[in-house]
Amino acid sequence: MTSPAEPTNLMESLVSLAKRRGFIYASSEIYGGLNGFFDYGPLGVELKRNIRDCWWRDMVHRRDDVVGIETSIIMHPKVWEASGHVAGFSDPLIDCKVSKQRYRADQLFFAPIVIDGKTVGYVSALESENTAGELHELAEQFKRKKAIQGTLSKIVGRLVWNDALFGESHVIAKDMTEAREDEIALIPSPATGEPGSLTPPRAFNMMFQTNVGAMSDASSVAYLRPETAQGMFVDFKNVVDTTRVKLPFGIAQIGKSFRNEITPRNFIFRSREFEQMEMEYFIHEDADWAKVHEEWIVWCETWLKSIGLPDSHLSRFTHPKEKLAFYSRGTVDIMFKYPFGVQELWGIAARGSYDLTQHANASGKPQELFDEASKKKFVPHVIEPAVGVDRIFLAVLAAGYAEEDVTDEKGNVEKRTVLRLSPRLAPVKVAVLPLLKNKELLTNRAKALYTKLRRNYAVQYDDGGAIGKRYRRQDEAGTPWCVTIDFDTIEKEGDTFTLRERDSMKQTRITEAELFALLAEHVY
RNA sequence: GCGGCUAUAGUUUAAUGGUAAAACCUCUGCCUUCCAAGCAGGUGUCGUCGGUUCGAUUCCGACUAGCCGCUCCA
Repeated sequence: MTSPAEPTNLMESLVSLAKRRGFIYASSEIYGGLNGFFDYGPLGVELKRNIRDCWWRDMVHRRDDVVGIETSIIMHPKVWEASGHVAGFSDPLIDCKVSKQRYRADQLFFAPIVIDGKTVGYVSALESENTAGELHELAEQFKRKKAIQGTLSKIVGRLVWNDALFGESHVIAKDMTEAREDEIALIPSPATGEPGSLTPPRAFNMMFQTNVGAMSDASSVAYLRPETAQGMFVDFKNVVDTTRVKLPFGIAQIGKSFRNEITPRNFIFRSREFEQMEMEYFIHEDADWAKVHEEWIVWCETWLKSIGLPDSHLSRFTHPKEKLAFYSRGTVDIMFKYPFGVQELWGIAARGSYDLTQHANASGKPQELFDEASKKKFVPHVIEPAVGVDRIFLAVLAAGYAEEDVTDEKGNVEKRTVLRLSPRLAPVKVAVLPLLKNKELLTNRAKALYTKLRRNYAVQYDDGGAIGKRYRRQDEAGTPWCVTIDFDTIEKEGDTFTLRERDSMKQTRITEAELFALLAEHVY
């Protein structure tokens, strides 16, 4: 009998297992490692490849309406200007030197305290539903505390600002990206209420820069792509002109992307070099985008379950309208319950025609299709499911990892570590084990089966140590089945093997033909 | 990047101002008729660089990396 036991610290166990069994190593480990970069070991590279292959087969091969491409990692710098990444893909940050708090400059608001037309100080507050109101309240407190006589100018938000309405007796709340250097010294930290502890905002563009060509001057600056999506937009016309795609259709790509994250965290969850699987699904400008959006969300959820992620760990997060980028019509994230919390796994965004329009404007090349029905040109709209391979990898490990108490016939309880990976993803599909190492009849038959199986599947042959130990070794690698060549195989009729199933540890007898049928059914 | 904690074998952990120990893993051989058996062997620059000291894995500093917060959203 088996009973699940919750590992005391799942993340530590995962990192340890990943290292021990050769799934994931720290990059450049012998030099002390490099923050935010990882290497995939022999088992890891198989698992990762299987994730990619499953996605590619289901997304591209098994659909009529999606084609694949692979675009370069370094693209023309103007791509990133048009996409908004050069200007917008940065987070200006401000530190409070006293409280050690860190704020995003665009979320921290300030306003001068103006009494009878004279600035006597500043107030600050974090962005909220009523930022201007809070600031005004703070300004009034300041006035009372300092016992200053006079008329306090009302502090209002930029959106309600209108000269005709308010005139000069009001001041506008601004965010810290607009603060002058002399103002920053006078603005109090929201943590302490005292001025003088805030640092100027420091821009932090998350794109890695490099130079193309021999000269490294300003004209040669290029970027490592922070997402693969722009490749699909930039090649949109090429794909339309050279293939027979018809709306609605998608362009898919799997590839590495790079972001100079401020804080890589949680193992491979947020790293600086990562792999994305993105698909841009182009639809008519008049199409029911919300319906297509929902269809893709369901497709993604179904796919995640098909590779073995449990329903119980998946959820949806709909981005609130007011937090969306201005071009976005709606974004839904499929969330996964990681050991460190519920985090985004797959973002499905409805991006309108923003990207194609941006590139049409920046390049001067129209990115339009012709509508036969209305005889009009239009820019297609797009639905974008974007997911990280490494995040799926981690989700699959976290969901599949289990430590069980196994009781043997004598009543002894032992711990068994098992990775319940879907047969679709398992790095090794079958392990072929001769019951004993020193009996040639067994090893010869085992080797023959191994040679036959490995033509089609990733298989391992193992004759080291006792049979039970080999079973457990395969459990940790996530191998769904072991076949053991035993004395019944060579002495009894029928040429049958023992099939040992990973999750239940049950054993049945199976013929070679049945084994291949089993694999064909589950490994697809 | 800022603050707190941390760094000893592949993994998990000991001990120590006088050049390190155990278990597991791994490898070799023997043995082994189904769930980490046994026996005999093999495998180690105490994260890096400096400083204090006769002597540093141990004390100090810097760096690097990890964990936790701020931040982030593939």
